[in-house]
Amino acid sequence: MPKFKLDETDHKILDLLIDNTRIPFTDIAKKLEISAGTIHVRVKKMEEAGIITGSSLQVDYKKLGYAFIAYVGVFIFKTSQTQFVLERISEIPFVTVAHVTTGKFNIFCKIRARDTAHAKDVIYQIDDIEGVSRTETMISMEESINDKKRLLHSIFKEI
Amino acid sequence: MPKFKLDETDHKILDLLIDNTRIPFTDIAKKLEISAGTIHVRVKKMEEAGIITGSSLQVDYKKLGYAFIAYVGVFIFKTSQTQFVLERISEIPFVTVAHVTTGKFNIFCKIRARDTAHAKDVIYQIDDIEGVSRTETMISMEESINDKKRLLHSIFKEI
DNA sequence: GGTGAAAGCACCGAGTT
DNA sequence: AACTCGGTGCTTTCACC
Repeated sequence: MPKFKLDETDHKILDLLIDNTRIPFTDIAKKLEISAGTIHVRVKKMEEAGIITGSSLQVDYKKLGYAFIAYVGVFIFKTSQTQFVLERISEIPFVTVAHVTTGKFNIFCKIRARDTAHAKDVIYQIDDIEGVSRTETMISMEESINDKKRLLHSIFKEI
Repeated sequence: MPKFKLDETDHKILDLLIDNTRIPFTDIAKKLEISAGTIHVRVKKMEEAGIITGSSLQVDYKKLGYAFIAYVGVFIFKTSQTQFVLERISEIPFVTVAHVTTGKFNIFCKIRARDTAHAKDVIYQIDDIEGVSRTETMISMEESINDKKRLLHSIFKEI
């Protein structure tokens, strides 16, 4: 893997864009005291290198009536069925992420739902998949940080 | 909580913006066959209503050398210490999310690291927090979907 | 790799229906 | 609510350093 080399200026650009993709390049240019054209070229390069893969809107799902978050650990009868089950789980609406994991569970996923009744429906769909022996649910009662900016800072301190 | 009412047009706008925040409003306008000014007004309203809370850049952390993802379940001696431990965990670099949960664990978090050695450092920092009795780590070996667009579609089908 | 200017667009508020 | 329109400001390219 040919690692793309980012310099201090790229770090600063990413830092400004990471939690506000709509900040004008002219504003970034003023802050970094370089020209807007340069910002444009550098961002484009980072996109081409695959460092920047896209942008996404942050939506408040609570406001849409979807305040419920849970993590579901999935046990599978035979590990050879893992891939099959992973694909089925990934197709279920309201499952937002799924991982094959080492440790307690074979598969581990996150769900977002309206309420407990709705979550139950989703979990039952997981339980119903062929090859799943049982599931274990952890309901999120409080979410703390979820800060991309901080992660990026930690990474930039190291590289 | 006064729920904000989104109509079909708002759905379509969010659908286009959710995975491309830099799409010009004029492009959205063309696709939906309404004026760009209207797109502008509607987006602003959704921002004011707190439905849209911001935007973020998607960065490929693998390309930056941070390919390791694990989930860590945390056991705490006394549940009264939960809040304290949650705050300490949230301060640790490379912990990306933390939840207070029901079920097996008291706290549940996600970490992003360079490799296993680096992850070990992070997990030891969690273990060292006063009040933590032990942790259980699940290493992600494969991540499947993580698709905001799909979640949004599922929600729009219901509301 | 950076600049600065110019052309082309997009944004966004005001006024209108 | 939605439209049009115009001033302002942003993006993007390019010749030049």
